[in-house]
Amino acid sequence: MPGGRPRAFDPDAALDSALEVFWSQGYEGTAISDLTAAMGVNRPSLYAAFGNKEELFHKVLDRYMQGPGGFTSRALEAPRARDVVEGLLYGAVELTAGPGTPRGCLSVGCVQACGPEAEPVRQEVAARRKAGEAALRTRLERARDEGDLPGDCDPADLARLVTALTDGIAVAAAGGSSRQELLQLAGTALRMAFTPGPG
Amino acid sequence: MPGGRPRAFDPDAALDSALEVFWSQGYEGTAISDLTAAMGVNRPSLYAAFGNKEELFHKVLDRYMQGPGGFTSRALEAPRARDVVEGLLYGAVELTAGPGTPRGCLSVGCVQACGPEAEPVRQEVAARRKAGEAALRTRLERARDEGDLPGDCDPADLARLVTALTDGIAVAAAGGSSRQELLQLAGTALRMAFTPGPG
DNA sequence: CTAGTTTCTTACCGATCGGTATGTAACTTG
DNA sequence: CAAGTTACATACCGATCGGTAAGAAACTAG
Repeated sequence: MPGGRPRAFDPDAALDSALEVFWSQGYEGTAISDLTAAMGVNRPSLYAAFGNKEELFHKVLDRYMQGPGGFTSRALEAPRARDVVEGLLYGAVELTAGPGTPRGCLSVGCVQACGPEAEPVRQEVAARRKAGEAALRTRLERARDEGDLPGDCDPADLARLVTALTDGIAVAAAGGSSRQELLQLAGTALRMAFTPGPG
Repeated sequence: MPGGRPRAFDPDAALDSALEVFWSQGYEGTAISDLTAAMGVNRPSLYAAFGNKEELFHKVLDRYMQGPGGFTSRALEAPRARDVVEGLLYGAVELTAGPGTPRGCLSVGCVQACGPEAEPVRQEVAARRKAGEAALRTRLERARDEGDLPGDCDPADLARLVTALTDGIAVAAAGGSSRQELLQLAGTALRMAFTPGPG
C-alpha cells in the first residue's frame, strides 16, 4: 500500500537552505523562486512538503530557534545570573556576526515594519520575542529570590535591558559592525549591567 | 516663457505622507500604489516630482532625519555628556513609541536583511547610521577631554553602547512594547551607563 | 507484469510589481 | 485670441509575485 516515488531532497537540509535565504533576505525580500533555487527543490514539491510561504517560514523559524538561536534557552540554564546574561550577550554576537551565517538576526529583522501581507508573520515573531523576554524575566526573578542579583536590581528591568542590548547587537551586526566591535560592545554591556551602582 | 499648470498637491505634505507609509511598512513592504494613495498624487506625478522609488525614499530619509529624527543631532549639543545620552535615549522612546507616528524606527527597520533589489537602500541606511554613531563618538571624545566622562570610560565604547541601546529601544517598540515600558527601559539604561563602577 | 501511490517536471494562472507612453487640462506669456 | 509649458489622468508595458493544474516518472505491493 505505501511506497510512491522517493523524494529527491533531504527535508532538513532544504530547510537549512531556506533558513539561510530568509535570514539574509528577510521574509518580504525572499521570493519563492529564491527558495526553490537555494533548496534545490521544485516549486510544487516545496508547497507539497512545507506548505505555502508563511508555513515554510514558520518551520524555518522553529529551526532557527532550535539551531543557531538555541543559545538563548541554553543560556537561561546557567547557574548564576551573570552567566545567563553573559551567555545571551556573547551568544548574540556569535549569532549575528559569526562565520558562515548571514549578518543580523532573523527574529529582529522580521519584527520590523512590513507590508500588510507580511503582518501576520511579524505578529508571530513579535509574540515569540515577548515570550523570550518573559522567560528571561522569570529566570532573573528566580535569581533575585536566590540573592543572585544586586539588591536594587529589578528582574523585569534587567530583562528589558538585556533584551534591548542583544537586539542592539543584532542591529549593529546588520549595519556592518565587525565581530570585534560587537565583542567589545558585549563586554561593555556586561560590565555595565553587573556593576553594582550607588542606586 | 515660464508658467504651466500648477501642481495640485503640496510636495512637503506629500513627502510627509510618503514618510508615514515607509515608516509603517518599510521599504520593501511599500508599493508605489500605497504611496500614491496616501500622498493623493497620481503615479506619473509622483515620478515627475520625486523620481523613482529609491530616490523618493532618499528624500523621505532626509525628511525623517530632519523631522522626527532631528533629536539625534540636537541631543549632541547638550552641554554635559550625560544630558547627551539622556536626550538620545528618551528621544528614541518618543520617536519609536510616540503618539501619532508609526511604531519603530525607519532607519533601524531598513538596515535589516532585505532582498537584492533593496540592497542599495540598505547600504545607504547603514552608512548614515555609521555616521551617526561616529558623530556621537566624536561628541563623547570631546566630553572626555573636558573631564565630563567617568575616568575609565572609553568614548568609542560608550558610543557603541548608547547606539545599541537606542536601537534596542526601537526594536522593542516595533515588537509592541508600550511607551511606559520603554521609558522604564531608557531610565534603567541611563542610570547604568552613568553609574561609575569599580572598573 | 499491473495497480496504486507519491514525487517530480513543465507549464500555466490571475494579480501585482515598478515604471512609462499618450493625450488632455490648466496655467503664463505675447 | 494663439503659442508654449507644465502637470494632470488614463491606460498600458514587461517582469515578477505567490500559488497550482496536469501529466510523466519512480517507487511498493500484489
